[in-house]
Amino acid sequence: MSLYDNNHTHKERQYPYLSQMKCDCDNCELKSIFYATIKESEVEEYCKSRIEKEVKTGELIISQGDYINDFIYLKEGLVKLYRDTPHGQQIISLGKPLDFVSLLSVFGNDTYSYSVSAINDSVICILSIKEIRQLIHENGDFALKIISTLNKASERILFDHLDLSQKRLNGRVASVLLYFADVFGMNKYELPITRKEIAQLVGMSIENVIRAISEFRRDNILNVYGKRIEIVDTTMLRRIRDLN
Amino acid sequence: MSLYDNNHTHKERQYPYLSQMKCDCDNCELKSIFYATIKESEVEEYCKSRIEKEVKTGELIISQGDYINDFIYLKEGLVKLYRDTPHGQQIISLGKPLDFVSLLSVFGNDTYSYSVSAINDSVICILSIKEIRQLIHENGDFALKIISTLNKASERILFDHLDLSQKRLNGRVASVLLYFADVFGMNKYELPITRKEIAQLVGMSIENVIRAISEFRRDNILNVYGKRIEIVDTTMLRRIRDLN
DNA sequence: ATCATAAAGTGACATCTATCATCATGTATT
DNA sequence: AATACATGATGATAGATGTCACTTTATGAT
Repeated sequence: MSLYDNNHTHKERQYPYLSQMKCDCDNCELKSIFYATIKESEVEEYCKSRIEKEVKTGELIISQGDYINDFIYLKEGLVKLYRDTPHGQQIISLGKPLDFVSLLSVFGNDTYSYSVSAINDSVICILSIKEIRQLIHENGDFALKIISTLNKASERILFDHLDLSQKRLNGRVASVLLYFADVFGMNKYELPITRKEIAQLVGMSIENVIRAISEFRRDNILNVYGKRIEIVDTTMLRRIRDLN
Repeated sequence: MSLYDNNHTHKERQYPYLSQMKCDCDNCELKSIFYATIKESEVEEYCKSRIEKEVKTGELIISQGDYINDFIYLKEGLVKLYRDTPHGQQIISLGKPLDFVSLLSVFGNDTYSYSVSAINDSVICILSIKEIRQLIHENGDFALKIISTLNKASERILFDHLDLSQKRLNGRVASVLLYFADVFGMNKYELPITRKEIAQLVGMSIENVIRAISEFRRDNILNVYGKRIEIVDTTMLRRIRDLN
């Protein structure tokens, strides 16, 4: 039923280091930074040293406290960045394909201050943080590009939180539902996270998140069959997001 | 009564370009980055091109939408970073001496996505963003240091918001009061912001912020005479911050 | 298929917060 | 001194959210 292969039959090849692969992501921002700033021969080199790894749904990619050795980039799938608090998990942000997973203080700290795990089966690109630091050190153009990209991503996360904090329950839940419609490019999709995770993302209780979704269903804004979501009245849902 | 000279008698010298001054801030992080990464003769050069400017209480330093031409650093005083929203001003963070004022997307956008104004009379150091970009471009050590510093500062702001969002009214207000005790290094201080600004900072209504302070006063946690605050029971206030 | 467990859903109620109205105080201006 | 205006303060009330209890449904493991 699920689009994703959740069985673990190939656990024995859990680390498929496919280093023979090319950097073949058409829209990879990192690749475009490489191509814009360093020689093509060198790009090839970095492509080779890059590791591509498959991670299964639920698998931990980064654990809070881990030493930062890698610079990680999401090629396919969906991940969540979160931290453990006395009140349970707090989701900092969701990462969609072509987002940096290594964010915030990758260049400012020795250890990660947050965890990352796969929401869907995903493919991540792993580069050595040392090599990236070396590149920043040696190549000014690359340094400027990467600092710009990271800055923008951090600001996006912060401002999303500032926006959310001004909304009430319904507006927050509407934001999440519309976010996924945007990620998938469709108004009908399989919700990749649980109600609990939505709650952890928007900072409300599980029960109230469920109530909000139920209310949208009753008001014919959504069709809901478990995780299957269809946004029927996008205009109204946007209005709720923007006004609540 | 106020510690600060609020009259505007010397408006005619509103831009005291004191370029003859040395970089004399003992703890200036930017200066220490300079000294750690570039030649001393060059440091002198940057010191000279630097502009030191006095800003009065309430004065706007950066306005949302302004083109980013400067890299700004707070030498003395206190500033607030905020943005205008349909719900009024939302304070993003407070900047204390030796904090960067230019944050977030200084290297990622053409224009500022937030405003900055002086809470107290302040002194800011202004460097050309072009020169800083040039330095990043030419000097790998400098690039790595500055990216690390900016990353850490951005993470601090984001995590402060994540922390606050998990607290209730009293915990949020306690956080602010303890923050200022930390900034001033004293349990007795003149609150530099209004109750309204505390509300805009912690995302609660003015009335409830006032009520929280009144409650702390009634419970003998604070002495309050208008803006004059004395934290009597630091332990209890910390407990409220950490548990609420 | 069966079981255990997590997730989804709902109602009742307690708690927290926003809003409105009102008043007091302080500050700046004339 | 008189005025206007922002700030500070408090009570009453409505509205929003959290918590608890419980049921149903879905999911995964045996």
